[in-house]
Amino acid sequence: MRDGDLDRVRALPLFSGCSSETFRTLTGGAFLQRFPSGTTLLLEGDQVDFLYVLLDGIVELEGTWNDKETTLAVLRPVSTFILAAVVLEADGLMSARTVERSDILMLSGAAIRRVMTEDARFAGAVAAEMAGCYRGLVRTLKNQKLRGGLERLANYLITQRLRQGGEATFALPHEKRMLASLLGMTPENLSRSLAALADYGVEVHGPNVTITRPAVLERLAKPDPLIDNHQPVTEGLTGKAQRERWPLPDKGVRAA
Amino acid sequence: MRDGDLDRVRALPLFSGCSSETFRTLTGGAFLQRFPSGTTLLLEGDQVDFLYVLLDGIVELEGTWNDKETTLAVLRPVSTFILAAVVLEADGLMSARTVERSDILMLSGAAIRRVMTEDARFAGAVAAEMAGCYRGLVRTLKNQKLRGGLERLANYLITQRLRQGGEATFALPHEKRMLASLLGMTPENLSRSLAALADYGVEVHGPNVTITRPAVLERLAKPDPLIDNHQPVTEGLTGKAQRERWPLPDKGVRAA
DNA sequence: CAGCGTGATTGACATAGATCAAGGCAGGCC
DNA sequence: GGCCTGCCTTGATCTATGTCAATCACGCTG
Repeated sequence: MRDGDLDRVRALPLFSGCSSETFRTLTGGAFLQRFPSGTTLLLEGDQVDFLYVLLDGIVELEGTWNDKETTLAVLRPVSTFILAAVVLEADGLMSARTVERSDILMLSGAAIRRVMTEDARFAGAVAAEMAGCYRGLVRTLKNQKLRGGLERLANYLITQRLRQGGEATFALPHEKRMLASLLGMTPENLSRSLAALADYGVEVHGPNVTITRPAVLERLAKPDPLIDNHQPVTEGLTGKAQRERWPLPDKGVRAA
Repeated sequence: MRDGDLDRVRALPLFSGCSSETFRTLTGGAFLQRFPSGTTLLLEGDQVDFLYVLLDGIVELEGTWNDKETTLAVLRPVSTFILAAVVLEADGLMSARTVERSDILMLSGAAIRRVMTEDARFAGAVAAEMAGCYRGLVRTLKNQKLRGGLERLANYLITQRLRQGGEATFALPHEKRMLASLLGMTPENLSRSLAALADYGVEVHGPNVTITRPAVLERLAKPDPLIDNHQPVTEGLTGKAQRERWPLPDKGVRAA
């Protein structure tokens, strides 16, 4: 493992507060592995023995029932995943699959649980991370239950634009079929919805999207801070918990 | 506050592991309040200053967007709620409303955050509770995205029957309109779906439901342990985390 | 360069679910 | 008892979304 990798893990909010000893215990028995695209890392229902940390590449989390499958999340570096199953020593509720070649660090779940009982700061960080993930899911569920497909798409585009720097033109970060699944619609419907958004100033050329009249699109999308997390992506602000801490409650935690 | 109330709080998995000192700190500044039916305890977007513990009554958690609202959960005693917002010191993402007269204990959020940094066992319990809540939401989201309305209803009935002891006849625990919202459908549609389930051996008389041919209903519902938590309700097993720890990973934690 | 495979698009159609509009049933109240 | 008021139900209709099928566009490979 390269030194830089460990540093990047250390910088995660999940680990940045814990003691050096805790960190050494956790990473001592860990191993870094490179997986090709399309590898299933974990099948839903499997026992979970490791906390995974995505250092490079893309990972999709998906759920299945009755021969149907749906994308629950698409992760980019640096992200941890299946923390909940590790904490509870339970089976995973979703499958994890690499979407492209990925470097993944695997930390012993048993070690994590043990260390949590000894290092209050680490346990607190785990709690905060879980809370952030929880709130992300609450947003997702509200998005799913309260909005129609076109509205979900419109809001997705608005969010993407902000996350990618706010330019009028940006690229969709995944294949459209996966985006469709993430948004809870069929690829056919996503196609049609994208076409329908032409009326609202959205131009699509392959993976590139241009929002020509943001105000018009917003009038359709009605974005809401209680559903959409419009926090811009800042360097080194990768934890799910951090993304929920915005705007910050006036504590000067934000770098000045 | 009656002594018994404190004991019931202490027995929650969230608190059962923490030190007496921690528990005293938390409950010292707490207060117990009785709210009439229909009281809004918390509006989505509000700052959250307290961790709420429902001791008696029923509380509904709901989300709103664009003049539509949806029920995200219905809580019964003894349950904690809005823990995630407390941990992250963030605004609540859902509203909380009493469905009937309820006794609710309110614990200072600041105290909880402080104590988490000192008592690793408590911080660990918070992490476990959040992980349980998270997994509950993953189940809900899969249920919502992968199943149709009729299937959601069928599975709901199967789960209810098990939770209420497994008898063929049981009562729906809420008003039907709320159940509809929880299941992500309109009241009209719930009515029709219940009628449609007659073909699968479901008889409905007001709030009472009888499942005459469980096997037939299951063939429609296709329940799945990765979506439906069929854990029977045991006395004193109230935490969201505990409900996710089932079947237990062979640790003898379960009472013999 | 031709052929192939994958993903995206488009159209025609089927279905699930929402909406609108009437009733019906039960409990509470005067 | 009669009359409300909610809640539930039922029917008719409309809309959104899924499904099936055909075609297209692209990149890759032989």
